[in-house]
Amino acid sequence: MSGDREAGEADAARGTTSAASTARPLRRDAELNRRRILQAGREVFAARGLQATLNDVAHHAGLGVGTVYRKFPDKQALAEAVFGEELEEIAAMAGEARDTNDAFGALADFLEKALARAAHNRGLRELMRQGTVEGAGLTRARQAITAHCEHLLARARTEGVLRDGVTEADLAPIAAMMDAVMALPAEQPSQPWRRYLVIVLDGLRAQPGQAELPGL
Amino acid sequence: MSGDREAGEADAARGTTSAASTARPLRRDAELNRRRILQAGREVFAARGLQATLNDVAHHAGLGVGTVYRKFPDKQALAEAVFGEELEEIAAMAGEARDTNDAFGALADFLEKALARAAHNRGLRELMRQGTVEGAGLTRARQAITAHCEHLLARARTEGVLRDGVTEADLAPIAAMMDAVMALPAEQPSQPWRRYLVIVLDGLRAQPGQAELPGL
DNA sequence: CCACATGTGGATATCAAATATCCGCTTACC
DNA sequence: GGTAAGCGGATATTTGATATCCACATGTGG
Repeated sequence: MSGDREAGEADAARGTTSAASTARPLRRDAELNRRRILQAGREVFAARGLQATLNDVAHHAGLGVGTVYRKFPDKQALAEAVFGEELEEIAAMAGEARDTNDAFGALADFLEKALARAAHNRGLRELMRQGTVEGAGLTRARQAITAHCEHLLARARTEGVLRDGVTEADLAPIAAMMDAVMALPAEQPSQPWRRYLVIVLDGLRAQPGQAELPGL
Repeated sequence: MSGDREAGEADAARGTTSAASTARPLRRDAELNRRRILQAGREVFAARGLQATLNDVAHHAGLGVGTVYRKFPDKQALAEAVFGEELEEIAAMAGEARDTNDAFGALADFLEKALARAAHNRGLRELMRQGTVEGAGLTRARQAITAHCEHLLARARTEGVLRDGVTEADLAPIAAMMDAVMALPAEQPSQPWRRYLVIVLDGLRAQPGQAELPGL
């Protein structure tokens, strides 16, 4: 938590680049409220998904709607700020996995960790599903994740553990599949997606006499 | 508002096979229109999903909205009639598979055929996803499908090809996963779900030294 | 301590989209 | 030909989210 990072965040949220730094500092209480809103956004979007209203967020933060609309012109902007951070963290996980020994295992671990996070975050899942929310930060983080995964897959292929024809392009569909399981009406507080992740990962392993994969 | 309606007249769920006893026969043109509406419903729901309006259906059938609302009190009722038939047909497929020799193969074939149908029918997919539309016909067909699949799985288990711990309860999640892939923004007119069905089915096969499945 | 720029609350106007009704007119049927 | 049955589709109704506005409160610098 450096002062640098906070300043950067504030700029990004206001949609200004650092070059156009004519921005006056916020009044102290206003800055506090800004942070409250971001936190409330994180919690509300995670719990109720992207269709939560800014009114919901405001109420959750203990503030009026007007205040929220003053800091973030619309839901897009808030979502962008909130999920930008969220995706950066996932990109960091992928980065860590990148240079672990057992590439397939590392990939499996990364997927498990990232999906566990998604499991608790309905908004994040919706974000992945339909690319409605765009923004420079999000795109950058997504690209980083993709790059790290490509690297992992290449290494797994070298190690001979990866089924023929599996590529980075398979990861989004796999995430989508796990998401679908998470969205299923849960009867108990269990985590059935872990079961299906195991099944799918086993299907991605190279096996003797295994059928050719149909094209993407 | 209390019941001044003719009882037989209001028998909206006419798709039900048995009960049409007291109903006066429809005028010839009216009966024709009824059929037109069902057909239009099938096509429109398949193409645009359940959120298509009855206005859409009416227009597609070349009829006025009023006519549609006369035959089916609301969208629920029409959807129930349309998808009742649809599900019966899938149940029939499952029934056929039931007594084929190679049980695992038969199950795989059934899934492939049923999913291929779902792939062309957005409404049907939405119906499976969120159990919003209920009705006697639907429930009955669903139960038939479940029963047939249980039978198939039991036999596959006997034959020793089925991974330990796989049950009928896994099929709905698998369908949900394939649905998720189908819902992905398609870049080409390809059928990527087939690829992932292969992967998942391979993960459901018994293999030496394979990990225990996490519970449902 | 004051003046005033900055920030706040939340009632409410606006917008959008689907649903379902109503009733004057048309058509089948006997 | 008379009458009940059926039809069309403009439109009232409902629902819910979004975003604004401005009287009032509060921090800040002098």
